[in-house]
Amino acid sequence: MDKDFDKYNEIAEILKVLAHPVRLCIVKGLIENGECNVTHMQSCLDTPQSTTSQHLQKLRAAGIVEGKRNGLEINYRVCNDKVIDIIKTIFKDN
Amino acid sequence: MDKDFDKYNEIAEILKVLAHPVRLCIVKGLIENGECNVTHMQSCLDTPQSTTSQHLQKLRAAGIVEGKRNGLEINYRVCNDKVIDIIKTIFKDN
DNA sequence: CCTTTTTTTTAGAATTAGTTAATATAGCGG
DNA sequence: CCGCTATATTAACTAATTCTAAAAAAAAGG
Repeated sequence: MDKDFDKYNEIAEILKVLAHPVRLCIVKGLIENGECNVTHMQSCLDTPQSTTSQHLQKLRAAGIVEGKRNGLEINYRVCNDKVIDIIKTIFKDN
Repeated sequence: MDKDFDKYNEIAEILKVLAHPVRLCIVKGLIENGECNVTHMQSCLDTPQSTTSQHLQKLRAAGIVEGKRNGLEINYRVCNDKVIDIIKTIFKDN
């Protein structure tokens, strides 16, 4: 029954990354408002810049967001359709 | 923008509990096959009894599953519609 | 090349989560 | 009441996460 063990692991990894209030807020915000740079995110998040950046790194490493540099800024967006689907389900009736 | 801070926390708590391969397997199995007792779960899970029981306790504490005693056994089932919805979305196309 | 701005990386402390063996509890059949 | 089976709880240890401050890197402008 656990030949899907890798599958469970893979999904658990994604969920683990989503399972943090700040990262949830980042991902939900990006889905709803499109691209956003780090400085602007911070103004909504009330965490120090370094903390925000580390959350973004986790999201990047998990293949959930990606950033594109534009001059000094880096604009992030959600690049994972499954995650978009999951987040929409989670926040469906709020 | 973070007057929903409690909401993010609440959802993160649920996701944190789901974000473990063994617990994912338990929840998905319960959703697909209905009720199940602990001994039977273990036979599918390849973890010691105590480990399984502790995962179940986390799921119980989070309001995701509930158990009903039937003689010596305790039969668990998923009692959280939102979680059912999320899990179905996660495993949609597999 | 110096400075400023934006973002990332590193390092360390504090907290939280996961695993396991051992012990406890609950219900049943004699 | 005893022994048996199913499940839960505790205690101890290890591993992983989170947070923050400080330092580094990358791009732009003068």
